[in-house]
Amino acid sequence: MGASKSASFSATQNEMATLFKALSHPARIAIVDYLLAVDSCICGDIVNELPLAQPTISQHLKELKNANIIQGTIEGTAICYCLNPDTITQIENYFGMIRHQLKNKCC
Amino acid sequence: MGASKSASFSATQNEMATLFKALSHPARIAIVDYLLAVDSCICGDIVNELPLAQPTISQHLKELKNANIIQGTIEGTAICYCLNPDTITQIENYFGMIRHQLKNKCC
DNA sequence: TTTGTTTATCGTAATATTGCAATAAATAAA
DNA sequence: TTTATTTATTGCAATATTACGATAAACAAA
Repeated sequence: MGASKSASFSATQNEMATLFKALSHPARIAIVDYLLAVDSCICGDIVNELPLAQPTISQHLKELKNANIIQGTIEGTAICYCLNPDTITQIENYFGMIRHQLKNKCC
Repeated sequence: MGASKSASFSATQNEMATLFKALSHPARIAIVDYLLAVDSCICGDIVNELPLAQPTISQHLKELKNANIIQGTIEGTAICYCLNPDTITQIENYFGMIRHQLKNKCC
């Protein structure tokens, strides 16, 4: 084998795993950090900011976009990327659920 | 290439990516869900619960343990696993930081 | 010691991810 | 139209992940 048996798990479990996978690479965390640090929205400045080639950045942006962690708005020839607050809220809620269920259940 | 250039990113960025990578597989999300659902702490019951072989579960538990998302306590011949509240808090704080910085910065 | 129970490790095959050069696609400006 | 500028896609090599059978390790109980 080798592929993950995603069909064996619930839709929610697969959905959360997909969100976390999108955040599971330091370059993609760095992109999130950068989008937070800069006031205005960004496009290819990320290429200048991170030590990765343009196709690699484009690929990481695509993964973040597919997971709905970021959004891209076309502005002329450039594309303006920013975080998607709804997805951030969704992940926050997941940990809120964990926190709520976690009361004195530790060993 | 192929390997991730983790040396190019900050310690915090690598640390968060490692945490999310541990949660990036539906089987590991299912393990977290199961640990939350069961009152008492668990060991090999997870093998009976999930549709994966024992070595595969053991490997997933190892990854969750390496990321400090779960803890294992030896109880006789079995090992009792449970979530690590400190790590849950660490991830919650990360999203709290994002939420705090996200004020009207979207495009 | 021998037996059974529980968990970890090894080895290996299948698949997925990462990174980038080359190139294409899209569009603004000249 | 031609030329820049910006982003996406293709193709490929290097590496990592996933899954499991076989087996080992640890230890309680007989």
